Amino acid sequence: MSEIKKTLAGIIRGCEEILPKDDLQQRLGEKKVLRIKAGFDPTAPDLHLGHAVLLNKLRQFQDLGHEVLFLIGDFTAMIGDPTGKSATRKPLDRDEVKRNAATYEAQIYKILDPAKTRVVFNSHWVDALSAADMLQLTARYTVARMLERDDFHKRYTSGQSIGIHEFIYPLIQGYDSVHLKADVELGGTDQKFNLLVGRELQKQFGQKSQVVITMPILEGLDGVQKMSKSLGNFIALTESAGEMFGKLMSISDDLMWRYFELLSLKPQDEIDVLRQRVVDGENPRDIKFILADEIVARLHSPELAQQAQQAFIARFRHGALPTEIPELSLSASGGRLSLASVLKDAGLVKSTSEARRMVKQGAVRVDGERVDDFEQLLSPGSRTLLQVGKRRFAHVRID
RNA sequence: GGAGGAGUGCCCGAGUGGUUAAAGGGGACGGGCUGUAAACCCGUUGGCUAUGCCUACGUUGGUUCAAAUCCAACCUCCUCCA
Repeated sequence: MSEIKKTLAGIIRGCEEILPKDDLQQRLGEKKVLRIKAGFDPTAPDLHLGHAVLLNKLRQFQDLGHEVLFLIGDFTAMIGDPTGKSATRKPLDRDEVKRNAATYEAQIYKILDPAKTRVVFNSHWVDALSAADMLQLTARYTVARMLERDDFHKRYTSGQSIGIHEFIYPLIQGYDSVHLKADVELGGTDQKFNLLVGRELQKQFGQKSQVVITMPILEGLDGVQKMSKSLGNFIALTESAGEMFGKLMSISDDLMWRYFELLSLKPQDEIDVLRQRVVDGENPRDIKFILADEIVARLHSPELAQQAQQAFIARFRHGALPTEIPELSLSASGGRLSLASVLKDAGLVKSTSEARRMVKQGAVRVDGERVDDFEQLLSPGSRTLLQVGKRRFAHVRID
């Protein structure tokens, strides 16, 4: 296998689609630094493992010597992106966008090589467009072609609303590629349409069309829906090693293979070996340790990954308490406090009603003992270990 | 601008005057079983100073002993016509 073929194979691994593949091969063969673009909406402060799929691929390009243009869609984020039937999402203001963008920069270097990364904001050039420029841009595309996009089509035919600005969105994203003269643009499969608009616009502006690479969408911890902040099924890049490890261990065995495929940097044949070990009867849990260890090691450090694994085993196999239990003190100004209100004030439950329910369901332990009376009083001066369910712990001292 | 339809809890969705804190499903959470996996079984799923009180069915106001249900205005969305 020639050098270039080998390089190409490495790039292809884990990708959903590369359009057109020949073009990519040719550009990789030109021995010049390619401009690899990927855009992110700073709509939330945290990046998660779903983003890591894309970042890993970008990193791969960097390791081949290419330059990554990490585009923060601060302009597009402010347009807002009303999805489905839910009420119009409130557009983010500039400050919020700026704050989120700043946290992105801190997070992406857990994976990307700073020396080969250029962070750019699309407001820099989109703000400069006049109304006339914008009109010209919109004239380059038709409503019918917009409705080719699957989600637009679905919403249109099922009678859900589509804002005009949502049509502008792909156009701006495509224009970004024109402005940056991107050679390659990466995105999730859901971005395919937008990425192709970039190709089209570049052609119209007399440029060579970018190669489009789509990456599979990573399922969240539930294994069904895509990983996203709003669904709460995510692992953030900034999470502690312990939490990250635990969350990875909680995914289903089926999902584990998906995570191996999309998040692990192990070569495919190594993953196949792991699969075979499970087929041969090894406990999938132990294979999951390998996955969790690799990811935590990369995002934190090998040492922390080892510690996380030890803590995990101690805790769940030997029933030890978690290593970090929040410590807090409450004041009982009027004397003693009822268990229900302490649980609420300690943040272990959202309301006293929930506290009562939890106690009724046998979820609450005080100093390790299951309790069934939510009105029981806790006396001042005592330091009590409270537990709700398997995961929520707190040491509470009442003054 | 005209005609018609719709807005219910985290989501979907039933409910057209009173046993409705609102069926059913999904999700989530808790318990059991486990490997903090899946599957499965059981339960919970508005709040509170708690056997009672308060708040909730787009918004506001009205009819009524009683409204998610009836009336009026308004807001939002959708469809068709222009």
